Amino acid sequence: MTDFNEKQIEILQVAEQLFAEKGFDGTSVRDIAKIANINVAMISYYFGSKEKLLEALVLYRISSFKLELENLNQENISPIQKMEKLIEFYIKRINKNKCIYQILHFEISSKKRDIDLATFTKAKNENLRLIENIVKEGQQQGLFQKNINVPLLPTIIMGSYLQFQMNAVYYKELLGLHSEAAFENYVLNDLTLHIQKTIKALLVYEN
Amino acid sequence: MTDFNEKQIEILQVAEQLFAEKGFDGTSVRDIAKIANINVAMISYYFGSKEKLLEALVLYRISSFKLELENLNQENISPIQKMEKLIEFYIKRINKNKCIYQILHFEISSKKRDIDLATFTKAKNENLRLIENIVKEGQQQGLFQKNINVPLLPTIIMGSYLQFQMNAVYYKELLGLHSEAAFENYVLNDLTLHIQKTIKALLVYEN
Amino acid sequence: MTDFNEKQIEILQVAEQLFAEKGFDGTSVRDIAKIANINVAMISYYFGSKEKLLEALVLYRISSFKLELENLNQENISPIQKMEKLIEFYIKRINKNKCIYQILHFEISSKKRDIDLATFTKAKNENLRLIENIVKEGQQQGLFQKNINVPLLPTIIMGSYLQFQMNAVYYKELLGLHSEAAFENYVLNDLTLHIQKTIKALLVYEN
Amino acid sequence: MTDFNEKQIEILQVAEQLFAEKGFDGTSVRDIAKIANINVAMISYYFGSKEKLLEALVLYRISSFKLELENLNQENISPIQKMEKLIEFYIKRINKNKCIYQILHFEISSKKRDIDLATFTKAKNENLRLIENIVKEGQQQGLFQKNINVPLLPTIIMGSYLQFQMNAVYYKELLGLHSEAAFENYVLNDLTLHIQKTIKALLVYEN
DNA sequence: GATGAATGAGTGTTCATTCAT
DNA sequence: AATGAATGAACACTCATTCAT
Repeated sequence: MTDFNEKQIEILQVAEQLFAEKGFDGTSVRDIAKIANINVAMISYYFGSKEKLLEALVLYRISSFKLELENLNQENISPIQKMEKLIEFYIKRINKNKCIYQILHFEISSKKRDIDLATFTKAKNENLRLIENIVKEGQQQGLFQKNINVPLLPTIIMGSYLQFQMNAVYYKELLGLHSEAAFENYVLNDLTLHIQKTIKALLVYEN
Repeated sequence: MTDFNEKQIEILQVAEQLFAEKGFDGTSVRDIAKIANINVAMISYYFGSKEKLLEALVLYRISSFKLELENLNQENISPIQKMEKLIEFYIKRINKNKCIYQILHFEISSKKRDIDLATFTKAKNENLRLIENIVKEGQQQGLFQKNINVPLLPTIIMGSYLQFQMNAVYYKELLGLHSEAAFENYVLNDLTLHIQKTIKALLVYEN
Repeated sequence: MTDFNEKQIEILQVAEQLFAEKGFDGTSVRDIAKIANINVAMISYYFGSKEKLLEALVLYRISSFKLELENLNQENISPIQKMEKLIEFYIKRINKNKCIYQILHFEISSKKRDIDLATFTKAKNENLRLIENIVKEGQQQGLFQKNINVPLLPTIIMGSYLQFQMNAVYYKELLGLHSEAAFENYVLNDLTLHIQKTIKALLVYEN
Repeated sequence: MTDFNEKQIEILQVAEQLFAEKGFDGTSVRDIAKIANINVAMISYYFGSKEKLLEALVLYRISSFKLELENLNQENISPIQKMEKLIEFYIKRINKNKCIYQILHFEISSKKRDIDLATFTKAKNENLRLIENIVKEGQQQGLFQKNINVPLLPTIIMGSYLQFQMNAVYYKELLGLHSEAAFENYVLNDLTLHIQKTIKALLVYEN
């Protein structure tokens, strides 16, 4: 299903970066072709159209979205530690694929684009169920509060991360993160820690 | 400075909606002209160019961004209540202006667009200072923890809200919010409450 | 007939300069209006249209084209001196009105423009007759050759002058005329002298 | 460098004629496309832009501007005959390329257009040197006067020719040249002869 | 008499896509 | 299988002009 040849993959990678940088409409197939060092016609030839290229890109990236955390529940650690691990893992993965997340973030919300996001939705649902299980376990152990709005937990994690990324310029200035590495480091440490603390507090604190 | 006539305001309103729906690049001046029921040339005539229309729109909306919460600090309520009020007020206002926030959210992150966002950044900074004051007060009263990453607090609030909005379709399905009113209601009640609880927990809970 | 009010004359003067600099098509009524510090609508209001503005300009300038050399023939000087005087006077006048000449030079040759050039043609014919008379006088006195192609005499004068003007940049470089004044000076002295010598030689020299 | 394909050449030819007829600004790419029977986009596709089309046209025509008169100096004829030959050859060539000359004539003088005219200037300079050599030879042989303003000699030739061409309508009427052929014939015979006589007289006649 | 507001037509250019090879 | 050539449609924008006031 997702068997792309070498050149197709190169196109997808270039497209991913450009779509993330300049948006779908802000990117022309010529831009992609030039950077990918291929003929303009190749995009239509390989993917059918620019829109289908986006769909292919989403498919290409989303297919690997399955959380490799299935065994998290079996691990012999506390629900709190599970949640910490999940958040860390989650942010790491989003961060590694931030381009496609950024694209999806916008093109999903765009009403006119009707990409088939079944896979993405499914991944989100699986993720949600994983969280749900951890929460339930914590509640059963009397560690977490009862009235937790579980569906909004991923919203906080994802939302905070994306908000930080989207305002990178602002935060770089504000927090004195003057290199790309410093920024990356802040995301994977401070921001991650902050989100972990936030979620933990929400789960544990009687409110 | 921001004295637009009736027709200019109509154009701005149409543009705001379309830019939010389909993005800046995804919206043509012809689209705007058609819906605003004006001649295409009017946009250049009134605003100079499409880009300047966006700038005018940002100016038009941002000029009213001053938090009317200046007196919040003087109120005789606990820091926790202050934070609750601030979050509620904040979300209400973002929600009322969600179109422009959505536009900014995207166009800010787009590297090529160089809108003058001094006003916006200033508003963000003022907002941050307001939060900072509340946190300090809470800390002095021994209510809040010491090690709070204040700059990331707005990130959680704004991020969670926007994440929810950007994935409206997903959440409507997930949470059974089948009307626009139900969704709106959920945002202003459940989501707001959830974010309030989250922030409070983070501030209060020893972690 | 050529009674223009103050504002109309200002418009005409601005238009003259811009048309000469950038051509008729290269000049927009907005350019003119901006420099003349008037409303755009004024041009249509006063002159009917941009084309009619050109016509008015031609009329305005051409009406004063009558050679004030009518009494040249009566002067008690040799035909050679008459010719010298005529050339000097001729170049001086063209040079003073070089803008309109440049415009006419181009717009006349342009096939689509159908300006009424009766006055201009008349002036050219009168000028030609004047030359013809001098030549005849010179021939009767045995000073000039018999086989002079009189209609081509103004061609040499006008052509040489205009060629020099149109290639001002090239000649400034070639002849080291680094200021506007130096160029002007060269035209009124060296170039004039050169054309005088040329015409005289042609008239006198047996060839 | 100047390797244009068949269609590009056709576009260049159409553009040349239209630019000469109606000026650069007076000609739209749609005019060109319509007559050349091609798509409007082809002009941008082939040449990049309308301005670059003009540049390409200049390049295309100018590259063949080298005078094939290099061996004129070696010929065993008098300087007078050399000058006659040069003028005849010169006018013939200008006349054959009158369109591009007409275009250059105007677009050069237009201050805003900054075409690279190095080649053209070089050709003019080479031409000037050729004339200079003939004049020197004539002076050494005692045939020509000493005080000849050589740089203004091409001005007379070129200027007279162009003045005649630009006022074709006037001269056709004046000289009774009622067909294109008659006009062409007049240029290549009478006008050429007249210019030859003029230059010769100027060179030889003590003045 | 004079003008700001407004407009339809036209500008050069870029777009994603198609097609013959 | 792959591509250079080509295209119609759309793009943002400027144009000269009109018209209500």
